[in-house]
Amino acid sequence: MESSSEPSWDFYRTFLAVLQHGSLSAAARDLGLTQPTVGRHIDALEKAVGAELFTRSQQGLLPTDAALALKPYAETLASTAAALLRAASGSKDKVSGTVRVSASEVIGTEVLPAILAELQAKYPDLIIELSASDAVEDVLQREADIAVRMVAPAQEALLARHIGTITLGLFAHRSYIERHGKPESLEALRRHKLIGFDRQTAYIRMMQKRYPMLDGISFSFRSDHSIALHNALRAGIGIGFYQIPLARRDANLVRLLPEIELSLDTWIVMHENLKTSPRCRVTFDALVAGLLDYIKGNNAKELP
Amino acid sequence: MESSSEPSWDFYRTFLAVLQHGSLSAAARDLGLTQPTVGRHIDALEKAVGAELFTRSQQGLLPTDAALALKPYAETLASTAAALLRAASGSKDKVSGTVRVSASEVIGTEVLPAILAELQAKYPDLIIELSASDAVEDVLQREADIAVRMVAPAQEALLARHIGTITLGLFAHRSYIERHGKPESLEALRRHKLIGFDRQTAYIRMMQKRYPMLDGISFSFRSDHSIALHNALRAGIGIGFYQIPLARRDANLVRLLPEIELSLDTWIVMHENLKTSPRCRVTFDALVAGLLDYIKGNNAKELP
DNA sequence: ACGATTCCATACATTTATGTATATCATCTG
DNA sequence: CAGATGATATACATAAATGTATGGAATCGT
Repeated sequence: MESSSEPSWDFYRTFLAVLQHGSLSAAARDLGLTQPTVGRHIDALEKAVGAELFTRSQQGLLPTDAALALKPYAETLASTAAALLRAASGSKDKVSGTVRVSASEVIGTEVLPAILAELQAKYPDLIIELSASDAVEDVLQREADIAVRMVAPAQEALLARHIGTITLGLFAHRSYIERHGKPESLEALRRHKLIGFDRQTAYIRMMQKRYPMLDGISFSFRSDHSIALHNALRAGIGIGFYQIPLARRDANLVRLLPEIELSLDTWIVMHENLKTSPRCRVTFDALVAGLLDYIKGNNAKELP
Repeated sequence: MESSSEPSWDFYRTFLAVLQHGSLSAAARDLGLTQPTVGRHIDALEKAVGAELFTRSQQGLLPTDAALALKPYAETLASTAAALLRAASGSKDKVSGTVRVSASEVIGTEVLPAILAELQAKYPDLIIELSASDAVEDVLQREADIAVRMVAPAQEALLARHIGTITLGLFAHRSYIERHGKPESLEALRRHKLIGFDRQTAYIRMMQKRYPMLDGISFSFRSDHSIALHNALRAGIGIGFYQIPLARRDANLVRLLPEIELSLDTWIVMHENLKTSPRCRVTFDALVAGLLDYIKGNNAKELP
């Protein structure tokens, strides 16, 4: 009797899986269902909304415009459902359950593990999900419970804590300096191997704004993957921006042209509703303390 | 095989219905299911999240703290699912389908019907859902597609259009003046029958800020229902604030103490993603035009 | 060119979820 | 205090959704 009334919400989940995986079969595998079931869900949903969602073809389905228009809604449903389960996973006043933390690749891979490991040791029942990605996950939409952000949060209903400013400078590995020498001026940079971002990111925009004379500079190594850039720099491939607190950990990294610096304003953001949840509260506090330490350079602790 | 994996999303819908209606039976009626089914959904969800959600008692269930913590998530799911259906209801380039408009009680009942009726006449396939309530519905969370707001929208991802300022003045019905005379000063107001809000609303806060001498004034007629206040004023019960553009429609309403006025900044807000949707686009535009007219006083048209 | 793989569609069997009917208890009402 | 009402829980029958097995058609790789 669903026909005239609202369709099953499970259809939305199936719909999203098909959209994400591009085929009924792949979606079925992901969902733990079978391909005929997934096909039936899509059929039923198409009938319910009165529009064709996919043009059936072998080797995969092609989403229609209607389907693409519905995708963001289905994604919100999925992230909300996931957040609900996370919220349910913790008991009322014990620190337990899952908390999902989102941060940039660099912070997430280089800085947070040490902080979160310590937290995990203190609360063994706490399960931490770390999403290290430069794609922003939305805290309002509950894609993450807590996020480390480099932009000031403009939205309401968010609990935000300003940590301070992470400063970036130009660095190179000692081995690079030995081979190519130190650039002593901004102009001299043009004759060096530079490591930079592939896409137009916040870094690049900020750099062009503050140092317009560098506009049109050419990078000899690019990647849209921050860690790849870091590793390239540490391997002596060239000169690039590096977080100063992070550089303190590696004595082989040499600061160049110290008059050049970029700063990243750092915030920790959490949905207001979560402030009563113990597991989110302690994680939030641990992140605040840990990142403050990191910025101030008191970050002796590293991962073994 | 749902047991170890994610629970059915339908359980969330059932869960929310039980929360809202307070009993399995009432929820079942609302959902078009039966009471045993609803009970089984709750059982299954409790097992899935590993927490008791309701303390079973005859004459109704009592939600546990865990259930209350999950409620906002379930509500988001419900409004998102509803928004998805609305988005699906319109074809790609025809103006059809459902659009949900939210506005304050006064605007929603006195001003919008005329505007929306005209729009409806122009696009017969457009179905308009009007929520007239002073409780703010969240446009970001898709509780409404378009909202008329009296506060500047701070959030990102919103398409906002500033309409202008609606001015409120003190008014009374002619019959009241004939019986009680005109107050000629602010002080004289204290000897009159005043009509005002029950709760601490934006109006009251604004009034106390601009006219502190009125602090502690006592109302002889209060209600938290704006329309009841309007009707009371029009019935000659007393003096109260009334939107000036609205008062132009009723020759029997007399402006008092014209030096006193409050202003409401008015915005029309829509989620950015909806700007490509024809039905939302035309509704947005019609609201903008209609409310601009209203503010400027060119609102000759009224409902028959 | 040909087998392997992957895809969707369909027919049939089975499991699962739902509805019906009924029992039991509490509360409200006259 | 008795009867009506409305609540949950359980047993059983039924309807519905899912899984299994299979066929046909396209693509990929050797």
